[in-house]
Amino acid sequence: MARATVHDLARAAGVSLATIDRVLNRRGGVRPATIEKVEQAMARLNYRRDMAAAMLAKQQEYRFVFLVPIGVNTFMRNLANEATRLSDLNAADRISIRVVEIPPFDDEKLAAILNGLDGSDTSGVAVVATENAQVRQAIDRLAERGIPVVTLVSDVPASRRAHFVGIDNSAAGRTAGSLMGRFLRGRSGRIAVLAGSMLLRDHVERHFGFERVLRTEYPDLVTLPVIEGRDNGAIVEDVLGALLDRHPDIIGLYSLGGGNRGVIAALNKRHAGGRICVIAHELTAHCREALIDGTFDAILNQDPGHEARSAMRVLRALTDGQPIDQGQERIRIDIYLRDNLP
Amino acid sequence: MARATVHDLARAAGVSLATIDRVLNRRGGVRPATIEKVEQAMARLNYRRDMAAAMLAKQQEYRFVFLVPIGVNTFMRNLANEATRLSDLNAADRISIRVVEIPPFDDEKLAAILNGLDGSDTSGVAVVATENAQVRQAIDRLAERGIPVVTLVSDVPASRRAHFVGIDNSAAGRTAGSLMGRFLRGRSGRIAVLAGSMLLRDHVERHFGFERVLRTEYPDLVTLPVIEGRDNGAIVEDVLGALLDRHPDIIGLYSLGGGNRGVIAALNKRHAGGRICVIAHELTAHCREALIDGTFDAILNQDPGHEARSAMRVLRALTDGQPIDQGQERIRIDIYLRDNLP
DNA sequence: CTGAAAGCGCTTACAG
DNA sequence: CTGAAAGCGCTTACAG
Repeated sequence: MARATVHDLARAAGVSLATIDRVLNRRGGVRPATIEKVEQAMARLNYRRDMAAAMLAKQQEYRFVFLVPIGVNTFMRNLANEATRLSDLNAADRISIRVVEIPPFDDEKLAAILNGLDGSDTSGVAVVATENAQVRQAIDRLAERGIPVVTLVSDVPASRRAHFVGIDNSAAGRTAGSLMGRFLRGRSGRIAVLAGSMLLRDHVERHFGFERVLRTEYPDLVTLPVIEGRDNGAIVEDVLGALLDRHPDIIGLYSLGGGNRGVIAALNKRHAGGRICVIAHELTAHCREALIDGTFDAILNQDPGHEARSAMRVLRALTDGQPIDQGQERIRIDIYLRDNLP
Repeated sequence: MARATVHDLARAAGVSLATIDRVLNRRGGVRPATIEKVEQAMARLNYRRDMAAAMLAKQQEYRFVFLVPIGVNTFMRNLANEATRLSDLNAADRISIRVVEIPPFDDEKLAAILNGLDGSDTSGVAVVATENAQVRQAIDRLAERGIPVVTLVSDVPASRRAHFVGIDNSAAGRTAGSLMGRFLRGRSGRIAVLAGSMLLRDHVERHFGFERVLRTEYPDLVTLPVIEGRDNGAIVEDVLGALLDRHPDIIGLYSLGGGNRGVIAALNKRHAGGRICVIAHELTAHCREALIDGTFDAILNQDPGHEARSAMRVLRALTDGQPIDQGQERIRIDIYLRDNLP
C-alpha cells in the first residue's frame, strides 16, 4: 500500500487539509479534540511527511552567511573555498551561502559586521568568532532576532550561538601531548609551544590540553612558555627562530596555530628538521609536504569540507526546527602521519 | 529577480514544457536546433533545476539493500544499526534501506542472496563482499541489470561495483606499522599479527601495509607469521593465547581484524596488558575500554555511521546519474588514542 | 519530433 | 476554530 498523504489524513480524521497542516506544523488555533483526531490518524496511517513536497510548497530559501577571517591563513582560505563550493552544489536545494571575509584579530569590526547583517536577507550565520564582549553581544542580538548562529572552528560558549561546529580543542591538545610523549619516549628535554594568539579560545584550549598531558604523564618533557606568531608565517619564522637560537636543547615543538610555513622555514634554516619532533595543526599543502619529507611528525587536522557541510546542515535544521544528528555533526580530530595521508 | 523555472525556459525558448524536460533530462528525440535553443535559454536565464520539485513529480522511491555479515562482530552490528537508523531518518526523502544479514565467510550463500535480489524491489545494493568468483559474478549481474552496487568495508575491485565505501586498508596497515614503530622506538623484539581471515581482502591489505613499513623502516621489529581468529572472540583468545605462550618475547601486537574481546582476554590472563604495545581496529565498546585502561595503545577506526551515510548518498547519486563528491565520500582512517576518544 | 494538461504532496492566503 | 481552492516547479502519459 502506498504511503499516506495529507489527503488520506484529512479523510481519516474528517477534517480539511488546512487543519492537517496546522496540526502537522503546530501552528496552533486548533481545538484539542481536533488535534487528537488528527494525531490518531497520523499514527494509524503511519504518516510521514514528504520533505520534497513541503519544500516546494513553502518556497523556502536558505540564505546563509559564513564569516571567515580569510587573511593569509591557508586553512581559513580552504574553509572559505569549501563554503563557496557548497553554495554551488546545493543551489538545487535552494540553499545559498554567502562567504564574507572578516579581518583577523579585529573584534570591533567583526561585531560591526554581525550587527550589520540584514535579517531579511539571511536565514542563518556561521562565524569564526573571537571571544569578546562586543562579538558575544552581536551574536546574542542575532539569536534574539530569530537568526540562528553557529560558531565555526573557535567557540564562544557564553553566547547564545545555537551550536558549535569544530573540534574539541582541549582534546586535540591532549592528543598532541600524548603523541609527543610517545614519540619522544625515553628522552628528556625542552618542548616549544607556538600559538597564533592566546586571545583565541581554540588556541588556549589546545595549549591547556597539551600542558596537562605533558605535566601529568611525561614529566621529563618540559614546556617553554608559549610564543605567539599571529598565524602569520613571517612573524612565526621570527619568533620561533629566536626561540630556537636561545634554546638549542629543544627536542619538540607543538605548533598549535597557523603560519606553519614560518615553522618550516625556521627549522630548515637551522638544519633542525628531523631532530625536533614537530606536531602541527591543519593539513594544508605545505604541512603535507613537511610531513612527507620528515620535517613534521604528525598533523592534527579538522576537515574544512566537513565543517562547512556540517555548518550548513545544522543551520538548515535550526531554520526548519528539525533535530540535529549529533553523531553526524561531531567534527573529528584527524591525526595524520605520513602513512595515512589522503 | 526570482530564479528561473521551466516555464520561463519554455517561454524564452519558444517551446513547450515537455520539450524543456526532454532536453533537461537528455531523453532524446529532440531536434538539435531545438536543443540548442533550450540550452541557450538555460544559460541566459541561469537556470538551476529545483530538486524538490523534480523529486515530487517523479515520485522517485529509493529502495536500497545493505548486505552485512552481522554475526558476532560488533563493528558489523554497529554498521547494520547505523543503516537501519538511516532508513528512519530519511523516510521523509523517500529513501528506505533494508538491512539483510548475510552469513560470514560463506561465499556461496552471499552469491545466492545477491542473485536472488528482486530488481523491481531494489534500486541499489551495498554489500560487505568477499572476493570470490561467484560473488563477483553476482555483483556483475546486478550491474548489468542496471542496479548499482557499492562494496562496503572490503572491496572487490575486479567486479563491476560502481564504488567502494571504505578506508584505504593498506594505508591503515602502514599507519599501524608507523605507530608501532614509533611507540616502540629504541626497542627490538617480535611483533604478533592477528587477522580475521587472510581470505578477506581488507585484512590482506592491512597486513601488507603493516609489514611493508616495519620491514623497511623498523628492521628491529620482527613480525611473526599472521595468525587467524575468524573475527571471533573465543577463537582469537585460543590462537593468540597459544602464540603468546610460545613467544614470551613478543613486544607488540597488531590486531587487524575483529574479535578483540578475545585479545583483551588473552592479554589479561597473562598479565601482559601494558607490556605489549597493542594496535587494533574499530572503536567498539570493548576496544574503547581497553584503550582507556591502557591495554591498547591505539585504535584505527572507520566510522560505521559515515560509511552507511556515504553508501546511501553514493547509491542515490548513482540512481539519479548525479556526480559523486569524492572529497565528501572518502572514508578516513581515524586514529584514536586515549586522548581523542569521542 | 512536439505540446496541452494533469498530477506529485505539501502550504498558503483568504473567507467564513 | 475550520475549510475550499490555488499554487509551488517539476514530470508524465497521451495525443498528434
